[in-house]
Amino acid sequence: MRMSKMLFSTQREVPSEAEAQSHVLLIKAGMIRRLASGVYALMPLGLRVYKKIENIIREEMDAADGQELIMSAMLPAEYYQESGRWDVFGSEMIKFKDRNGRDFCLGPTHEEIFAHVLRPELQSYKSMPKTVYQIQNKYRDERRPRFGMIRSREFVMKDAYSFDVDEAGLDASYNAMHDAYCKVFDRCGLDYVIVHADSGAMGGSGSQEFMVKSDIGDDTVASCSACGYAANSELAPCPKPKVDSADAQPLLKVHTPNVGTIDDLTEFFSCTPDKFAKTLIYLADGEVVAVMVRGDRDLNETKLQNYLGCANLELASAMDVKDATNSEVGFAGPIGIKASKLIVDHEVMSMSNFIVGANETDYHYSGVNYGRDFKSDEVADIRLIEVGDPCPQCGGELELVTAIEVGHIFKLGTKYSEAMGCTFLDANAKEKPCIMGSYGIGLNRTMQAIIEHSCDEDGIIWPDSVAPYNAIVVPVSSKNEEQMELADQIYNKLVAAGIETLIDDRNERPGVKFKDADLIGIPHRITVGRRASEGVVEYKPRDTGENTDLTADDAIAKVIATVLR
RNA sequence: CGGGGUGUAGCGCAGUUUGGUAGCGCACAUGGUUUGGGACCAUGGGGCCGGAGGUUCGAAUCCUCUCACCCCGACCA
Repeated sequence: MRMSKMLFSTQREVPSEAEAQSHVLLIKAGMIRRLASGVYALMPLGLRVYKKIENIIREEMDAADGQELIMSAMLPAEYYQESGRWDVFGSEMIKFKDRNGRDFCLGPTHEEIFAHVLRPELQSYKSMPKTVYQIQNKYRDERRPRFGMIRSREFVMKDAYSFDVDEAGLDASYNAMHDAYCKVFDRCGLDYVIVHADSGAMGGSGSQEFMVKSDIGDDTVASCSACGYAANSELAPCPKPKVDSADAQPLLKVHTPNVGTIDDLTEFFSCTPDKFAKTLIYLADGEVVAVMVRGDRDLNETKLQNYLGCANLELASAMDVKDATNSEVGFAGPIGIKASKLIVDHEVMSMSNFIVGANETDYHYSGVNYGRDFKSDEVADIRLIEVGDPCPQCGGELELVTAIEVGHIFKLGTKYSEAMGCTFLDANAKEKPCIMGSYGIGLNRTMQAIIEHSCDEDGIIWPDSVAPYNAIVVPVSSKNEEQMELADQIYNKLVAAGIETLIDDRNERPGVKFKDADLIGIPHRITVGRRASEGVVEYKPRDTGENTDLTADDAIAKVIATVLR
């Protein structure tokens, strides 16, 4: 491509809309444009990168016997109503009516639709296993879109679905996808970790996420360098602590006027927050439940939700808290609480002589002991893992880092096939639901995640596998005929060899050309300058930046050898 | 959804306190001088100052209401 003819423009100033480095670079390089919050246009250069990623995914999915098809993004409500997710997604789903008043949505994920469409295709066990996939736009009206394409409201997802006759089949399909994902992300040049994940609202029995460590990630990964354990922090189990065997003190009701928060309490009792147990009031599918964790811990809502098996979990309103505790907010405790359930984190059982709210405004109990002063049948691991907690696998030291989820694979089981009536007849002519798996990769997010780990102060450093063009030929002066002629020759030879190549034939100063080439991240640069008359050019790879003088033919050979490696 | 902030040319910003002809830099156009890491000079085009109401002789500026966007948190297959 001749750059004089290309639609592209780079920006010198940092756009105010962007905060994250990868987002800033995408905008400065002119690869994306924002149309609305969380809605982006891909400009020609950006689209080329996106297409590279798409093709890598397509190749690996096909290699794993996946078959591509495409569903509509506009979908009638009934399928999601059948599975119940029309309501579960709530306002995150973009809903609208057609001219006849029939409900539609823009698909946020397609388990229901695939189960529905595949139903007539999978009537016999002989027709399985099958894995199908699509690469298609998804729509989620996120409350807070963030960091450009890391969390956007419209994005492209490769979503695959497997259908098997039994668990062993599912395991095989799942493992095939797992391996294919590794190949995809390896080829994209991503440094990723695979972690145990929550299967959450998707239902199902097992799940792993492909994570790219980054400050702008929304997830936290707990990992252990000693044994290689890695899990999403929302899933990582917390250790069952040893029982504190201090002598039991008497239960004491203490007047604590206006002392409602943990900070207030530590000051009032002049002790550390681990001497308290806090009681939180939640609404689980509308039912009031009380939850206890140690004062310095955070509740893990994912664990709690999984424990309760509820669809909706939210902190109760101040009014509900007052109802449950007969007091102002800040004095909730286990003794005499009005809740349908009291769920106690297993760490609380091991504490002794601790402090809790008294369910009476301006009063707390001290000297509280589990078993003597209150009891619950529901003791579980429901707190968030923290730095300092031991590795659940080997007891070693855990590290917590934020990460971007670029891929997620699920063993779904029969949740959606049952809901959608996606059944088959087995060898005994018995009707059974298909066993499903679902597998997603966020393409735009992957594209941006690559930049997070591959850029410098000058711009993006694309790996060859996804670069919009692999090589750029830069004649230092476009008015110098000798330079232009040699540059043209090199360009033509590279193109003939199948290398996607740019030639910067713009009438710009060399500084501008170099800056642009670096910013848009072309992996290989050949500069035609001073020594053009001798047939000597410079070869400079974007990643190391090492400049080498070579003859034109050697430079061409070098680029071809590296790119087609 | 809570907290904080911002809307003025394609991009980045000043001007708003104290109402009085809408500015600067980048980008863009033309001419000239330049040409190995974002050149310089000159000239020029481009604005419903986010929108709607109001106050006023007069509003980017003051008041009311809205909308949009960003950041932190909460939430999220």
